[in-house]
Amino acid sequence: MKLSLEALEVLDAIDRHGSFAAAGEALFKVPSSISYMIGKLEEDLGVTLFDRTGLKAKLTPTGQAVLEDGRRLLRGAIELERRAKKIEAGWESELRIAVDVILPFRILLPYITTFYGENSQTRLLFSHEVSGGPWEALLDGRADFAIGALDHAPNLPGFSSCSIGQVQSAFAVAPGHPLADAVEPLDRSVIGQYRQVEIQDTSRQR
Amino acid sequence: MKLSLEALEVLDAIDRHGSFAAAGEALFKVPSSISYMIGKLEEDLGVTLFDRTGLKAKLTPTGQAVLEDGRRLLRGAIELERRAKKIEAGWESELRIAVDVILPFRILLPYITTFYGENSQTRLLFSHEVSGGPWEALLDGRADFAIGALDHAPNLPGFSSCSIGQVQSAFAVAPGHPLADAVEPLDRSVIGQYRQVEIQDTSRQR
DNA sequence: CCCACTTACGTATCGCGTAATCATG
DNA sequence: CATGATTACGCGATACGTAAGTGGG
Repeated sequence: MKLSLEALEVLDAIDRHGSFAAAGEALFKVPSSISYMIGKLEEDLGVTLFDRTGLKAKLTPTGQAVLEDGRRLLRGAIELERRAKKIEAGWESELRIAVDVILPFRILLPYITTFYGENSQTRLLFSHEVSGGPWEALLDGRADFAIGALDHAPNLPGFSSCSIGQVQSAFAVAPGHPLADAVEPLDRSVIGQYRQVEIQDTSRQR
Repeated sequence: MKLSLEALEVLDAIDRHGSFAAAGEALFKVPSSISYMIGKLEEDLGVTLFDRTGLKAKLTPTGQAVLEDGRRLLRGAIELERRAKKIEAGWESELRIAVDVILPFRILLPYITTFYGENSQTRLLFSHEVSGGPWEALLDGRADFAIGALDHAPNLPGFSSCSIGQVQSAFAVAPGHPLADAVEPLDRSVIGQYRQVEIQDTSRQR
């Protein structure tokens, strides 16, 4: 294994703070140390991560990909630590629940009240997700539990799901939109010919 | 980040070879080095990974969990390296395809022949999966492509899917089985009262 | 009493800091 | 010339090897 999590943390910090120098400051390291780590990482992987022409170093496409994969690895590493301590302690000290924004959150309030009434040991942490978010949260280990995950459940080992109801959606376009005159029922391929915008929670990509 | 991939590799080797000593031999390390690494890992994580009472050290439940999560991380790390080099080179040198065993493989043979006829650069690597395997393979990054993934697709960013057909299944029990006399249609909860055995490809767990 | 793990200790490597150098805008 | 990255070099922590110690079956 020629890859270290520390190097990936450095890479992450560089991207987040915009420069080697700023990353060094954030990590309480001197610039040369950052330069050294990245140089070693590039050597180990046998690829070029930064384009050094210019005042600030800029990520290459390869660097971008390594950064993204690396962040996933780092999240997994943090998750491992968390689970290890959890098992050692023998109980869940917190339960992380991913909720699809399609569900009005107030629906959950009475259940939350009941839960805390019966169990004050475990803290509930809610995250709000859209689209594939709930499943992604489960699979990434960011959540222990999901409510309102749309689509059928992938039959993955370690997960189970059940239906809690149906959601009605209305497909709407402006009167002037070409689809307003299209023959119904609308096929997915027909809709796909026009621009679609998906609202995503951007908190995870800053 | 108090966690190193090297330590996880050591842990993996110990489990695979059965002892600290054997793992050391496999990694070309002396036993004390192995002992040191594990001790440091336990200290870093703040947990106990091995039960030292007895001749050979035995994994604790926590150790077992760290091992499993760690193997996932290691696979991710290898995956990162692979993708980095791939992007650097600028092309896919191989395409890894996960195929559900429910599909007779010979169905794919003509397509494979056609593919190689048009493209001799890219090598096809097939893995055979069952149940949730194809999706797991995609999500773990072990496969670039899946054929015959059952269940509806989780709506995950970065993946898309389409239906290629339907599979008919017949639910069958022995004449003497209690379910043979149950009133139909059988509900999932009724079936769940009896023992079920799922055939899994065990190659990944040795 | 053998085998497996641990501990003690010396050593070499590696990561980091200091400081000087280079490059860019 | 100011800002940011690299290089040279020395120091110290850390991982590993040698060898002795501990303990279970």
